[in-house]
Amino acid sequence: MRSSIPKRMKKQVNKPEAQTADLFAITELAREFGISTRAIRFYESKGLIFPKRVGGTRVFRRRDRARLQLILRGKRLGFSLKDISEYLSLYEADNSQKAQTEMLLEKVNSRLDLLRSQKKDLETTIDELTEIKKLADEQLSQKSD
Amino acid sequence: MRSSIPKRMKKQVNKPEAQTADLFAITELAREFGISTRAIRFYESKGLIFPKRVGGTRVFRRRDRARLQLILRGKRLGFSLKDISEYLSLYEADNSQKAQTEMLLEKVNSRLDLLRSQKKDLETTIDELTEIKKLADEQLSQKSD
DNA sequence: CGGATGGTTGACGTTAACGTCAACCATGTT
DNA sequence: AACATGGTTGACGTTAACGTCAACCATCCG
Repeated sequence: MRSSIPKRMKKQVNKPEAQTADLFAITELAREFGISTRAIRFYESKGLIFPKRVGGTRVFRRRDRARLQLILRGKRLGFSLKDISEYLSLYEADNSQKAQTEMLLEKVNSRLDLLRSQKKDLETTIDELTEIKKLADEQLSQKSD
Repeated sequence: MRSSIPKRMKKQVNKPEAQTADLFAITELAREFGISTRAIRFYESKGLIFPKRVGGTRVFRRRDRARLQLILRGKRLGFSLKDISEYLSLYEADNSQKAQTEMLLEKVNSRLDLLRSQKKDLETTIDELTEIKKLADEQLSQKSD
């Protein structure tokens, strides 16, 4: 932190970030979401996201960023990238043809079934842990003060 | 299906299964839960279960079976075996000493936080899919009959 | 001009969670 | 006695989801 040289007011010449707030670099997103750039590239290689390219460089728009968020949420829920890929496709469905819409509806329904049963599992797990917590709490308040 | 030979009433001589309904063989459990025996042995090798041994053969009691169920539920929720291992330890806690109970309580609480945030994620996912479903439903009922 | 910075594509390494043999043993049935 | 059945322990193979590293390119900056 040398402060002898006359500072030209924070320098701030050409920071590549925060240009438009509509476009993002790969490292920006990586930092924002706490993942590696490698992971992001990997998701692209698996067809989960398709950012624009400027020259060779990836440029992420808001929708690319949004998809990335969906991916990470899916991961937190324990889904595989393959699962997540199918899940993402439900968001960009083609409603122009009846058959397509019916297909979509079926997929959405079966996915909802899965999620609801997962929710059941989650709730009973929470209940059980809450019970354990209760017992521990009692144990502490009862015996020694 | 040769039925010419006199059948001795279903044979039923010495089926090793369903002896006590309190003890189970590895293949029984594997079939019951739709997993492989290899998986079960793997869980044991990782210290998640410890069935008794009769000679070399594994014998599962009801509590071993119960633990196995907990493991599988954990897997459905997307947890790693390591996570599940820690989770299982919460069930067999030692409440004899205050310090131990306090430790347990902290672990239970942080685990509960995690589960609750996962539940949030799950609910918003369900909501979003429900919305998609609604749109698809409307699309179908509206246009073509 | 010479770094420093940030991006790129391979390509190989790694960890988790098993699958898949092979080789073996014990027991009951034919 | 011979075999079918069900169990055991290695040991190696496999897939997913990245980590890590090398070699390279473009740009900015003092």
